[in-house]
Amino acid sequence: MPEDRAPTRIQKKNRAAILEAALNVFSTHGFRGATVDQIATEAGLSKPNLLYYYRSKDAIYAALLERLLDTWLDPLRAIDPNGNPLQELLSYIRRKLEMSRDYPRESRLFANEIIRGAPHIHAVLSADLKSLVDETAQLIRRWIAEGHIAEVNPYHLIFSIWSLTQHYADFDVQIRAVLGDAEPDPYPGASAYLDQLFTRLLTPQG
Amino acid sequence: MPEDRAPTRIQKKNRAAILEAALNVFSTHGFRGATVDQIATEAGLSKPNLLYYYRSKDAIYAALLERLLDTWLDPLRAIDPNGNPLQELLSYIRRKLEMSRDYPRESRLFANEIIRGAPHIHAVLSADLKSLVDETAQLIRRWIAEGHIAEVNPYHLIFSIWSLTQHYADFDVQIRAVLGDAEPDPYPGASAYLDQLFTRLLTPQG
DNA sequence: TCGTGATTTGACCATCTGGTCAAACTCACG
DNA sequence: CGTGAGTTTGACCAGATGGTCAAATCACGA
Repeated sequence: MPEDRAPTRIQKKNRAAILEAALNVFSTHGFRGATVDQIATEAGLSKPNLLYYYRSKDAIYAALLERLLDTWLDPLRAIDPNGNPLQELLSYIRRKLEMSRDYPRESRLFANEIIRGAPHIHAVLSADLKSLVDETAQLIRRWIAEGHIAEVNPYHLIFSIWSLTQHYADFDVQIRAVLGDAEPDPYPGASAYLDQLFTRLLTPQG
Repeated sequence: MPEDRAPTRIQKKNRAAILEAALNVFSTHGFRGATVDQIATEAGLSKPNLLYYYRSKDAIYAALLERLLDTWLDPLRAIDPNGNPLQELLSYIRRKLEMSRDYPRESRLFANEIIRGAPHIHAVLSADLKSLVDETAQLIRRWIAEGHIAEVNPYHLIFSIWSLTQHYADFDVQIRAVLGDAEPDPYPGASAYLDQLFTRLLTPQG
């Protein structure tokens, strides 16, 4: 398949179908647990046909990760340095929680990759992600210095936001098992709780 | 191998070596990504020899999970209903964070299992874990009613403790990548941050 | 309608993997 | 030191899996 020409209609359709199927399969079985056959079947293609569009299983996985990384970090970039600090952070938290609710497969895919030591995206974490977080940490430091929010470690603040929001996607099964049938949707409670938690943490002390 | 007799010296030694090796391999590669050969080699045995002690790959995994579940939940059981509420909860958080630091492989093993939908321990979650959490939630409700701690959703409080502490084990690579070489040990900062976070959240409002 | 490049597929291959088995070896104990 | 239970292993198997390839089929612009 020519890589240099503009993609044909069929190429667009099939590549999209493959990535969608791959997201399903990789996020539930992990890289190793996923099979090319399974992805091909789910995408409505034969295995050799799938391998016509992506050279190898690795290539599918890499393409998928790359395409999702930006989307995943968009909410962090959307924080407005000139907005109301507490509101900006609370909005960020809400957006991240909504992403856990609406895109749990993406969350689990990343969780999987990172638990395994981030073999495919370690470089991106140490470079792009680090500098993005460094910038945000600087912004938070400024907000603290200006007295808009309470004094907290900005890095651990960011880690805690990631942790608490993604937990609802990654550990969904456990959460539902513990809450039982009486509370089938954990997200309203989660949203209220996280609002309360971060408001109390970040509101400057009297 | 006779299962009914008391285990011999060799059986004890080899079973222990197998579970230790299995913890290593399963926690870094997941169930599917781990191979029996790899576990056997790491345990210093041949593959058929390993399968003499555990019938199958599944059996190793099941034995490992079972042996670890209790240990993993011990800190929750250790909360003293008659202690100082805030201190009991902060101690629980510290213990959980220490477990992430000292037993990251166990944490990742569970994370892996649950991300995949907890196929092997779903029943335990819905039964034993649920009732243990229900009890603790009752205790927290009592503490709130008595005015010892602020009003929070007890279930989401517990989820947040699990999330925040286990995050440091499961996402270790990401955390170290973001913090960079300047701060090689995330745990002191994490400990201080979590203390601050939960103290502010749980201290009753004036 | 034709020709060419894009797409699809059946057949195939090498390797890996979980698991089996009979035979060989080792250990503890009488 | 002999014996039987406990332990170890090399050889092997069947199925799964990632990937290849030549040939067949399809789509579309001239």
